[in-house]
Amino acid sequence: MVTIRDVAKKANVHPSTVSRVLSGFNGISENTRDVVISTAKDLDFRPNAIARALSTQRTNTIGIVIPHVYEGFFNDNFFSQVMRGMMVESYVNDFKLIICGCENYIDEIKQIKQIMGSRQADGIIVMSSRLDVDTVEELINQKTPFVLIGHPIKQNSQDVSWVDANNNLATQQAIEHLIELGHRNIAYIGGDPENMTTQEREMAYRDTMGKFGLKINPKWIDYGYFDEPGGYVAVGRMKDLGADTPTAYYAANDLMAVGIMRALDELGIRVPEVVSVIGTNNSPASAYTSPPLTTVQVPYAKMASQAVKILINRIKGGKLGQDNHIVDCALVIRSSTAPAPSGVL
Amino acid sequence: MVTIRDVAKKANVHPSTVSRVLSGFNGISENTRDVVISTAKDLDFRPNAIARALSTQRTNTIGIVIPHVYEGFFNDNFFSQVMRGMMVESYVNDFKLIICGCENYIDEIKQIKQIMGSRQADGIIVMSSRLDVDTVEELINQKTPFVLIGHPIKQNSQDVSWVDANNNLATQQAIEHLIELGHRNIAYIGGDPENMTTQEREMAYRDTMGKFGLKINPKWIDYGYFDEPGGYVAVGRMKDLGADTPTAYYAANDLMAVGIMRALDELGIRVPEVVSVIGTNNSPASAYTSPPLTTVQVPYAKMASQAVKILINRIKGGKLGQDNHIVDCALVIRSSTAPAPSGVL
DNA sequence: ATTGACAATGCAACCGGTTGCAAATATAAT
DNA sequence: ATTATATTTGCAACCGGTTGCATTGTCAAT
Repeated sequence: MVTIRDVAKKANVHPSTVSRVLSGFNGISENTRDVVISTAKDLDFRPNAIARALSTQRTNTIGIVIPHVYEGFFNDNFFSQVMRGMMVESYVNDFKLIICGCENYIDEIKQIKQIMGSRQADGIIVMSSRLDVDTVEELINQKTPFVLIGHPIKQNSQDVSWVDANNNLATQQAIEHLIELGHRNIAYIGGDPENMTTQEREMAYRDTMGKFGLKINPKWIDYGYFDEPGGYVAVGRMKDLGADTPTAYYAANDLMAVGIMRALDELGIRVPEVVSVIGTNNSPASAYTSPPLTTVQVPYAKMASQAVKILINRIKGGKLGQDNHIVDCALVIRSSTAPAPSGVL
Repeated sequence: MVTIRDVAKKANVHPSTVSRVLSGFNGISENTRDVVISTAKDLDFRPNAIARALSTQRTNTIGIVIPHVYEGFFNDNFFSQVMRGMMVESYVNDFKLIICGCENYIDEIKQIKQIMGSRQADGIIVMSSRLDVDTVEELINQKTPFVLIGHPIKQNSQDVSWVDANNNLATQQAIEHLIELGHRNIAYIGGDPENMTTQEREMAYRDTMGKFGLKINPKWIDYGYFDEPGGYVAVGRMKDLGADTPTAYYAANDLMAVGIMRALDELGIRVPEVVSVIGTNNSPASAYTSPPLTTVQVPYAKMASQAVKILINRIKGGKLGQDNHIVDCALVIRSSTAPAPSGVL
């Protein structure tokens, strides 16, 4: 392996000079600069990023911890899109991503500590906002630069930067769309109940229903854990509520919406003529289900790239303090929603 | 930041002793070991992975380069599943993943060189086997430990380890399934024509058709670039071939199969009563399309984890030389395939 | 010719671990 | 008690860059 000293020797200069030339320091004569650059090229010198990192205390790397045990995590559009956003943005900033898995949300904290403690990353992006584990608190204590995709539980978290979807508005749009279509019995199928997003959307669902003076039957609320079977099962739980049987479902992701449609199909209940369904995430397949799914498009890739941007800024010592972004979602109306049937169910 | 020397000082031993204790060296008295461990714990000492890497020339990290510009790449199940497999396997081996993007397949080589040249990874997993770029040749020249997901173009590549799906058999199963159902006009919609898998499956398609004495109309072969619209468009190109109009389509991924079904639906052609469709990858949504898609399940997660296993073995200097694995795929028969209509189309 | 100011380069320490070898200490053998 | 051997620990160099400070060289001003 060719080192900076090899280059120095061949170019008849001191290693420090080589270092300065290659890191763009401008107090070097044009002559030596040229010599150094050409011999470096000759020798195919590639600076050792590890050595540099040790010396500068900067890795140009962003850490990510992924709960690899939740299979569903990989089935949802969320994962791919977040990965894409992070990758694109870190690429243009010449950062790398370092990724490791974790077995649960406690382990996630352990892994974050491990990555940051061992200085393998300059900062971290955390993509699981949960109620049961206070990752944020831990991160603040670690004095680690970090950005959330999602937002902290405690509203008073100073100095925490995050990027989140406007779940409130998104949910409101979805529910209002259903209400405008004449639906009154609207069910909400969340993901994991400990998940912030699940909670937030549930809240917005309650608010919107309330705003229109619609009473919610508690049985209309269920949690499908972001999985197709979760949606399927939920329908079974609320299909026999008589006059209170839902005529519309709003699901926290498309996979669950698909599960809901499958269950309805098996019951011989037509979508959207009899029951309407709205999903979330605008996953690639959602346009091609039968019927094509009305869904809420959440710009995860954009959110992720924004988060990376903020994080890099923090790492580079740019703008500190809070830097929060709420991005809007868009209701994509397809054919799984239609006016509520006028007669009794 | 607490270093090994801090621990050493507090424990009244030499830094090297601390190092030995913490890296599990067993020539240390039980007494000192206990002291060192407890003071390390007291000080919340976390070894600096960068320093260790510099010293040992081992990062315990695997590199991956992902063509982040191809949006479709993130829409297919392939990406998520490969990521999952790599993550799980590297987790259990206490390896991390370092990921960077690239803008095309030339850039991919550049990025690989960059990661390896700068010693940020001990080895690399390459997941794009292509005809237009000889990544393998480059990697061999770099003397970088690597494993392919896919397989090298040149059959004579010695010492190259890889894991691939049995595309041959998979295709054969799919085509034979269609033939058994009475189909004779079977179309093949590949992905990117420069993609190895596309080529290989095309070959197997031709072979299988030949084996059954079926002549192929050249118009039955098209490339949909793994995207839904690609499948959609392909149908348009072969829908008016008279007696040669396909009664069955075999697509190299599910997204294209969905596109095919959408096109057929728009043409008022019923699936599977009139035309059968087979996809590939058994993506999460494929079970829930309408009709549910018959597809070929390719165990990408398993392949990826196998690849990681082999790579780590190589890195650790275990088994060298070739280490190739071909994993079988399974035809998942759902409802998008049915006997060919007996009459004329 | 001398001094001052500034540009260009070298020197050496440092980042935080690891490891071959030597030294010190403990244990066993004679 | 003495020597041989094994065990435990310390020493110092090393991994490959970076960077504050010192030194040398250059040129202008006095």
